Amino acid sequence: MMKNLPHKTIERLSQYRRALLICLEKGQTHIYSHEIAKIQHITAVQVRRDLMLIGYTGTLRKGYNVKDLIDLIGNIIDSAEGINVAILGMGNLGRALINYFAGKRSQLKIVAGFDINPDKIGNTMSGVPCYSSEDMATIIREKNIKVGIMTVPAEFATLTAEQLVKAGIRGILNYTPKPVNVPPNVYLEEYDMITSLEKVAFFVKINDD
Amino acid sequence: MMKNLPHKTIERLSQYRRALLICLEKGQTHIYSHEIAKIQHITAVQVRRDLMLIGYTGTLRKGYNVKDLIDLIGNIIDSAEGINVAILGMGNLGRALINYFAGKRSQLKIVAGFDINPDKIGNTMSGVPCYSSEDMATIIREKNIKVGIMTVPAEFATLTAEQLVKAGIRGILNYTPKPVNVPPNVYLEEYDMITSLEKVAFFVKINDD
DNA sequence: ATTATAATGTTAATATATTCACATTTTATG
DNA sequence: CATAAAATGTGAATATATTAACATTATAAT
Repeated sequence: MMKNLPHKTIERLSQYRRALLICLEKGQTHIYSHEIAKIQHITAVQVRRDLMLIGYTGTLRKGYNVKDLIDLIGNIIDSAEGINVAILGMGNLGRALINYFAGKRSQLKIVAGFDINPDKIGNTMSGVPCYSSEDMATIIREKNIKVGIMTVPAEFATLTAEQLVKAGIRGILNYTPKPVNVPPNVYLEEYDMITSLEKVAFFVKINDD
Repeated sequence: MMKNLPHKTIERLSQYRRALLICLEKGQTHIYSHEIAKIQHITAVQVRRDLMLIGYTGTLRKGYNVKDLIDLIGNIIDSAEGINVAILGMGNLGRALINYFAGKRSQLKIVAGFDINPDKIGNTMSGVPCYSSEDMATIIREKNIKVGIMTVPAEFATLTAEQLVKAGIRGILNYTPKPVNVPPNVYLEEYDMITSLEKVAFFVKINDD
């Protein structure tokens, strides 16, 4: 069910939910498609189309019920049991991610960090224990970790991905600038910050002419 | 010239170049479309199509000249004078980005960081001086900074974007989870790490069934 | 020399994503 | 009570992105 949602819709649903949670905190009970759209810099039609795809129906003239919509999005993108996540590489980027998540209750839990630096191993950072990379396979199985976020230096990317795959990881989010290869049963998402910056620079350049 | 390249092509060109630079270091002089494709997890046709769009022609049977292609991609996506970049928020994420770029010579230069923490202001991190956010407008003009990377906490996102716009920034890369608004003459790219993680988790979930 | 192979370049086809256009309907207003 | 306004939901149209199919050709092998 809901397996055929476009990738872009999945991303937007996640973002809608985040915006909706803020609205909920403010006590707002209903919201219009064009309000959501404005926040996300997209069109109202796009929002309505996405909601149509997940089968949510708003009330004419009042818009969408904030709470109901949050719940429905949760039903679709969250998994009931929750998913445990590991950070590979407890450098600046790894710690930044941990802090992003710290406090935010969510069905996604960062339950372990890994590093090769002996000074870090054994410590806890923002509530996340740091283990030796050598123990990766053991800990990943013990703690039922399904997703790994790679924040290691580029030169360790290939090795780390291999270790994760061997340990039975189900999804990898690769933040190193080095693309990695995984078998088809592992979902891989790669994001490259340098590329994003070069893209911004490119559009700045061509806007100048 | 080359203004009509698809966004996705721009991103891939940046990635091709990075892969090509590694090949060049290894002493490889030529490369086939399917080799580039394999590295980037895409098809060879996609690579050839992108290169067609930028008007690059390989040699049949030998493939593409690594050095020439690097230069051509540079001509297209780089700007001749170079572009100065600032990091807004010298926390973990900001420092991670600085370290990513440290050493890599590039036409993109991170020339300033900004923060509100007095302990950081006045210091230099990996060669990047940290200034007070209050001096943002002055420094941005003085140093001819065109692009800002936002790595501040979400609650400062709106304010920081406003300050950047007022200071005359031309492009913003927003890494906070809070979408911001900018006038149409400022290029805005937003990336949300939580969304990416939720997306990975979603596809892990649906692959489990 | 001829032939087979394996690469590029590109048109056409397809797939994915977004937007337009509008029927429908609730609510507010005169 | 009739009308106008403003919202949703969605089929159709368009735009963007990817892939298929194949003509072309340099090179290597026989």
